[in-house]
Amino acid sequence: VPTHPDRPYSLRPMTGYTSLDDLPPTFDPSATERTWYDRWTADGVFTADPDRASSRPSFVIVIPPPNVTAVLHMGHGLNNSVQDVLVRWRRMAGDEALWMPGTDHAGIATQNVVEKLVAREGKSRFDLGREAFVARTAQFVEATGGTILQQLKAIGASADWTRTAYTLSPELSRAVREAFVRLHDDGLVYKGHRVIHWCTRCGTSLSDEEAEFHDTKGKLYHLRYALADDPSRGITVATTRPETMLGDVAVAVHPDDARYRDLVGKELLLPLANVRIPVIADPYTDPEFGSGAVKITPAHDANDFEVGKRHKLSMPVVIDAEGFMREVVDADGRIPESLRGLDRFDARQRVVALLQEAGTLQKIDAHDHSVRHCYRCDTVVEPRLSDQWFVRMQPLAAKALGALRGGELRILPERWEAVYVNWLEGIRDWNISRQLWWGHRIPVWYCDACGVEPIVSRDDVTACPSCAGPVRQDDDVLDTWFSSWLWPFSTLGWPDMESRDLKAFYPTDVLVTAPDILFFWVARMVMAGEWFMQKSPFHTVYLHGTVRDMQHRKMSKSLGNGIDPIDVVRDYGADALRWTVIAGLGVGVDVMLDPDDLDKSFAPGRNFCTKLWNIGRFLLSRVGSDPVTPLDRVEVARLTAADRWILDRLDQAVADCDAALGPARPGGAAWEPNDRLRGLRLAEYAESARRFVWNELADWYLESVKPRLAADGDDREVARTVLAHAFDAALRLLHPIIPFITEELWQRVPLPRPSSYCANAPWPTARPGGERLPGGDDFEVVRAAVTSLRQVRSEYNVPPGQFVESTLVGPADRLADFQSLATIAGAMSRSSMALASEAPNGAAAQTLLRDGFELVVPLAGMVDLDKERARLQSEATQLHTQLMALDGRLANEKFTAKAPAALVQAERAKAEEWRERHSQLLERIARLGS
RNA sequence: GGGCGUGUAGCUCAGCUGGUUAGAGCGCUGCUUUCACACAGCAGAGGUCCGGGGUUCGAGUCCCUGCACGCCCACCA
Repeated sequence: VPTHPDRPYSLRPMTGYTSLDDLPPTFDPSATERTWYDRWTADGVFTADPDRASSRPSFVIVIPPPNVTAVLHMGHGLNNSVQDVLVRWRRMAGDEALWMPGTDHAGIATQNVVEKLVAREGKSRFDLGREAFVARTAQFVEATGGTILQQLKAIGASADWTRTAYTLSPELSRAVREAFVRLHDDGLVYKGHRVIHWCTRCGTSLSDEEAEFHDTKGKLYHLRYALADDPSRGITVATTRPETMLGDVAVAVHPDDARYRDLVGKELLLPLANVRIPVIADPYTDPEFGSGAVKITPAHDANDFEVGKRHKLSMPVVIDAEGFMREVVDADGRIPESLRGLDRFDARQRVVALLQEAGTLQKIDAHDHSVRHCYRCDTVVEPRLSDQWFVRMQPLAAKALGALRGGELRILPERWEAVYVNWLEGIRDWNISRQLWWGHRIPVWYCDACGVEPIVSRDDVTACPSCAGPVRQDDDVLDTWFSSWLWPFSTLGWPDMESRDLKAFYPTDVLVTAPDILFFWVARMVMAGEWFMQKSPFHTVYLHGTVRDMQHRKMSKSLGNGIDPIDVVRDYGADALRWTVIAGLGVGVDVMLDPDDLDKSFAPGRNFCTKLWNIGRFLLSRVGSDPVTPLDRVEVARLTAADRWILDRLDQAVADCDAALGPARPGGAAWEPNDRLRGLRLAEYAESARRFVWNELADWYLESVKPRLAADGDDREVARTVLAHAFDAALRLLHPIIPFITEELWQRVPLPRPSSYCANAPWPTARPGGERLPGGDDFEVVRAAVTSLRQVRSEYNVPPGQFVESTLVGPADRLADFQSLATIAGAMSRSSMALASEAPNGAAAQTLLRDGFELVVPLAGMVDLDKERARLQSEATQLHTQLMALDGRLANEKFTAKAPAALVQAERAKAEEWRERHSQLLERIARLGS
């Protein structure tokens, strides 16, 4: 039997031992998972070598770096299981596989955690001072950080830990500075003065993406501002935030709005503040909304800011950085004494009360709108006028769009491509400065003495290049995502273009993540990759679903509906966890798990692992520990029909798994349209492998082979070979999903081993040529016979212990081929199965099988003729109906003319087969009558 | 307001360019503790493929429409 020529076996000494007693009835993950993981890592199985990548393809995945303070949750469990499946698959398939692990310093998130710790000591970060606080944070990260990486090991993640990266490491910090300086040189980094999103709790600005919308039931307050010189006239404006009225500098109406035309240019008296503000005309105003007049507060609303700029209005700031009413800039005594120092929401109540007293408040409507909240602490975001660093995004976005449109990049599931395009087309500049302490400090220095342009530098600046005077560095740090977007190449050594890793492993291959960071991270990585490396950082983005509970709610700490993957690993094993999420993972579909019933949630994984274990336990005990003859040394002629059948099924399973998983990469620089949507169907791959090992190998082949294994002789050796070969291949197919149990079993298969571990054994390949072994189909007759005999037994309630006689009736010239098959079928159905070319006389249950075979079960004294007649009649009727429909179709000239010839051919053959079968059924019914 | 998606077995979902008698897991019913496995085996029940229209020789699959859900984006005063 030819095996794949590229995969010669090298004989290695067997270390396995096998008897049923050696292996307990259920797999004990805790006893073995840790051992195998340690051995894999100790032997460098996960360590990639850039030199080897010159002689074979590389396959690289960079981990979405979890926050350094994170602990593993099911989302990580799912995300990393997917990545590990892909990396293990490609490693076995012969690629130089690298899974780059690491963590993110997570600016705001980590700073918040440490601030809370400090707060417990009754202090704020300002009490400690910047240097001490940063040191404290670094120390905290040092002591507690990276827990999640240890937890990833517990679920079997085959990352290359020798390369573990960290966004705040010196190496990656260097990359961050390089990127900032280069973008500045390219004219894409600039300092802007505008209204940005401000979190009053975190004390920092936020990007658009970090200020999340939440639908809120709010109120719309209608205020009447009277004309300064004629209080009998006025304009009504509507606002959801009355406290900002103190910062109003104008009221805007639409230029074409006839209602207000005569008021434009006149002045209104702003209540409470008692300042005069003009009525202006600006097309920003929507005449249809509210009264058609809008109050303009340039310092506290991004749109109003634009209006203010157009009309050169002043921009008084009346709310401070902590969210309290305070005159910050240009307010000139606008804030009444009674409001000063109030929290913005308390001030809202007070302002409303004051306006009501003043008769200015006309009405309050309920109003549903979306309000931005800080994505880290959920505080309502305050629009705030300030100076921030921005990245001009349009040129970068154009490149990222080009990568997708040119086919260099694909996103699965495909529908996310539209979302990606939509965002990039409407891109806005990215605010990258944060008023935090934990992060990469902005590499910009100022000289207060001579006032030269800000100095942007890769290296620390200690003296002014112009006047040699002292300089001070910008106080702000960069957005966390400004380091993350460099991750696919900063982790490989960039900006050192001669780095071996960078040369060998960039671009990477697949990026695996959830859709919620498509904008935060994925799209920006594409931009950075295209801009700095002139190549998309990966060719495939695989977006998987979210882990949810039974009410479809996202699992979260606050809802208390989470599942701790470590609990699952402890109770059921990492393999059960991995199998459950992978086998249940439709592309882009959410995974539902019940946090209140882990037994049920993880039953698919647990059950399958136990089943596989028992298949292995039994199979290995029967095969024994003596070395098995490799399959390529067995003559084809010695293979039985069952052997041929299972080897064909194995080829099919390998082909199915390959089709579900691949292609691993595009054929050229871009995806071919035909390949673009293919591959990464992990659930389908899992199902193909499961079906082979459980429903084909265990349920049928293993059952059929029991008698052969019990007898001594040459045929026993053939059966051992086929069993060992099929099981070995099955274990390899399954290994990427369930690495531990497959390794444990694979080590005991008494075949010559091509590698130390299943983890780096070659991926199975179908026998070359793709042709099927002759005679493999004969076993299908056995399957049909056994199934039908079991049906008869079940239908007639034949006790399990009762032996049944049966006859397999078939074409005379084929009976010889079925001698041993009939024995097998009998053994599998607790019956004797005689062979005959004519059905014996007498009452019997009869079932038509396939290929002209028929099963006859006399069941002396038990057969109910009426029942049998009804059974056959019902089958005949059903068949007849279908046959009529099929004949109708074949008689339709349009069908025969338009349908593909192969289909018409197949349908004709099917019709003939059905017609034959139908007439046979009628014949049997007639014979029953006699 | 703009864009996208979903609706198939009791539940969660497959069904890839329209073409066998629409599948899987879990759950359910009956039988079996038979010498690998009851986390199992065997047999079985269960589907108007959301409703309506259309295109086609042929529709779960394509188009239109209605209903019901969901997601993303947005300068919702």
